[in-house]
Amino acid sequence: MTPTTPPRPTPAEQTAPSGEAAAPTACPAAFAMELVAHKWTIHILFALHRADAPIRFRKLQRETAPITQKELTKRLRELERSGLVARRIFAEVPPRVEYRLTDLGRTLMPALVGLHRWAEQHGGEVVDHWRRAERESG
Amino acid sequence: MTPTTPPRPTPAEQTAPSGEAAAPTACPAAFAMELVAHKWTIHILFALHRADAPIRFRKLQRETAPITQKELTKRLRELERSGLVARRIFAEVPPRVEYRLTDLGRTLMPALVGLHRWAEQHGGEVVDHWRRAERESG
DNA sequence: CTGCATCCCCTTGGATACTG
DNA sequence: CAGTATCCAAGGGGATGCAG
Repeated sequence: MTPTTPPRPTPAEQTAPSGEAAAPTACPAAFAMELVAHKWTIHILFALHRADAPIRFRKLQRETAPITQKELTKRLRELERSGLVARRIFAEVPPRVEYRLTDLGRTLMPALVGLHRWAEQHGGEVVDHWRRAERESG
Repeated sequence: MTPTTPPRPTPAEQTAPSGEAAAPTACPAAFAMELVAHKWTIHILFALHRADAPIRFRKLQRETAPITQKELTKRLRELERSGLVARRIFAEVPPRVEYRLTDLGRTLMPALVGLHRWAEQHGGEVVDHWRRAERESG
């Protein structure tokens, strides 16, 4: 028997679902930050930035490896919906779909490049600290 | 036929677990990026930046709401281990633990501020695009 | 042949209760 | 007050099937 009466504490009451944000209820800036502060989003945007030209899905996936197609699709939809990325479909055989940064998307790049620079400059220190802590604490 | 033979494709073989990166195998820069490109990490670092002084756990949680204690603890340990955040424990009652940015952590802030500025300047556009797509596609 | 949706499963993150 | 342990829903990875 299942007299369980599932506790069901507070099922679903999030303010900003990171995966599929329904509607930015609060601050737009926070919404934009959440969009960008995602593991794969930055990789994708950088790949598009480096390409500096329309790039096909498959190629994009290789550039952002080891991302999965599922995740890449998801994030591209999200970015497209946010106006940072544009998708162009060619009605031809074999099918071709190209992605590119929009003007709005390009405005993001300086900040992302800054982040990337920091990572390149201080990544070594971070890893060093990490390894040291690993040695000390076990 | 016994369809048993569970497909069992490739159970667990990840290269870079984002949650608890064991050891930065590849590029340190990539490791640092993954560390920063996390939903809560940026919020936490900004809170520490704004405080500009040692801040207690509870206070930090309020500043980074609606983060959970579990997540805050996890990310703080990660940041501490990476050398971006320092933790100081006071052996007193009631217990007190203070967190602060390290010098290394401060080097990150300019880049993060840049990101934040972008979010404040263009967050409106992002939300606008989002809403428009929502209206057009259903 | 390319891109996307679906399935299953494991990991991550949120919420609560409890201990030092 | 700080932190851990536990339960549970959701997110993300892998493989496959399908549509254009």
